[in-house]
Amino acid sequence: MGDMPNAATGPRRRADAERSIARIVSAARRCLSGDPNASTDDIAKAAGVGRMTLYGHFHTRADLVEAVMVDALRDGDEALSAVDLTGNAQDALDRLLDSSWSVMAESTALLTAAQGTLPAERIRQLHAAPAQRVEQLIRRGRDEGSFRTDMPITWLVNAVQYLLHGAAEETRAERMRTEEASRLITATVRSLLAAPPDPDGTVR
Amino acid sequence: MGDMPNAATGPRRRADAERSIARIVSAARRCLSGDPNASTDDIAKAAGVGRMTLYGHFHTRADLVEAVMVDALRDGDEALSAVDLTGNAQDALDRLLDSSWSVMAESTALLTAAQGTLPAERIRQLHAAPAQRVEQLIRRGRDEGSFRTDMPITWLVNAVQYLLHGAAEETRAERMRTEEASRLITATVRSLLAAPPDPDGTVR
DNA sequence: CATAACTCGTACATTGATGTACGACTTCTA
DNA sequence: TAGAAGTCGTACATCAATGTACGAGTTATG
Repeated sequence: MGDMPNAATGPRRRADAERSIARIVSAARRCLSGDPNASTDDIAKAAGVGRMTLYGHFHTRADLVEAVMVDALRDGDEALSAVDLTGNAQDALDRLLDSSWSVMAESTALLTAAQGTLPAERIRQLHAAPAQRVEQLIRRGRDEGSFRTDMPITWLVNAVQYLLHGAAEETRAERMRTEEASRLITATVRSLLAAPPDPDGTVR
Repeated sequence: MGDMPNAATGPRRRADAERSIARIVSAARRCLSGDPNASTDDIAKAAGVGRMTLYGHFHTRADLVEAVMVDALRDGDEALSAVDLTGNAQDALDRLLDSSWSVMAESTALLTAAQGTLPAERIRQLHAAPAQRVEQLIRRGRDEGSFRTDMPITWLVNAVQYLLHGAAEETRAERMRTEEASRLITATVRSLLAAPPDPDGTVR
């Protein structure tokens, strides 16, 4: 499963094809971000390419969705890797959220598309890298004593993710402006992760 | 749209039919909670009823989904209405979450089913009642001074909802046990809504 | 008990998307 | 510039689900 579009595969592809693939993936990303159920036909059209060309590169729709997810998450992880995570963990987190926010916001629909076609486990794998970054930061914040320690990290990471997702959804539905969402998300996550101010005995 | 299965409609239906409808809705609820894409055929079978009978009562699949949502949300709201919301808002909230948690947990898939078939606006309407309850409680907590006031209530309500959704998802995927989820959810929401302990000037 | 309401099987029309087959035409690339 | 690689249209084969049509058999209910 998944033949040609692997970066690791020998580059026995014509420059031509390379370009087509890029256009297709990018178009797919656009389409699926708008409508999780966009058909291969829609996507091909949006890419300015025949449907057959598309199937020449991606044997199945799932293959395509997977490629798109990989692409989007690579972008995301790239954006995250550019964030300065040194210094005060609280502030670092703010910066991190600011960056992930935009990527996240435009990929909500994409995610649900993936959930419809890819096995849940695969999706998890793909998210591993970015999740890792968040997790590490939280861990550091804990060591610094500025983040709470009374809940498993896994849950905290997930909670942050779900909140981001929610904010993205609200934005998409135009019940919130993007700037407002950004503000609320950081404030919310901040108080979610903050060490409880109440050190009365519950040190466990 | 939506003919027969209205409680308000004159009861010109045979007891027989009434029973069938009940069985169908209940079966649909079970099926859709397991698989958001369950077909009308699956549902009819699960209800121990012919597919045609089903279509006799619900002209379209959407009609059925809608009925199921109404049913589930009525149940939910009923459960909530039984919760004692007097006294300390923090504690009341804990109780409220405890109750909504179980309903929520079993209806996650159902929600995504609805999102696939019903217009977003309709879903919102249906959720209005339970959302109202949460909102009122939050409002009271604010007046008491125990809940934060630096974010719009709408956002807080939504945030809580998304967190619940997330916890439900984690449970479904068996990455968390139900009891643990329950504990984490209350703790998380508690610190999300709590008034910031840091009243240094930012009174606005 | 008579009739209207309900059940439900089989069969079919429809729709919408996926994926395949074939073949002619174009464009890289060696 | 020859031939391999890629493009892409038309057409077709599936497939799965939705919803309709017809009609014979059941069962509530007045």
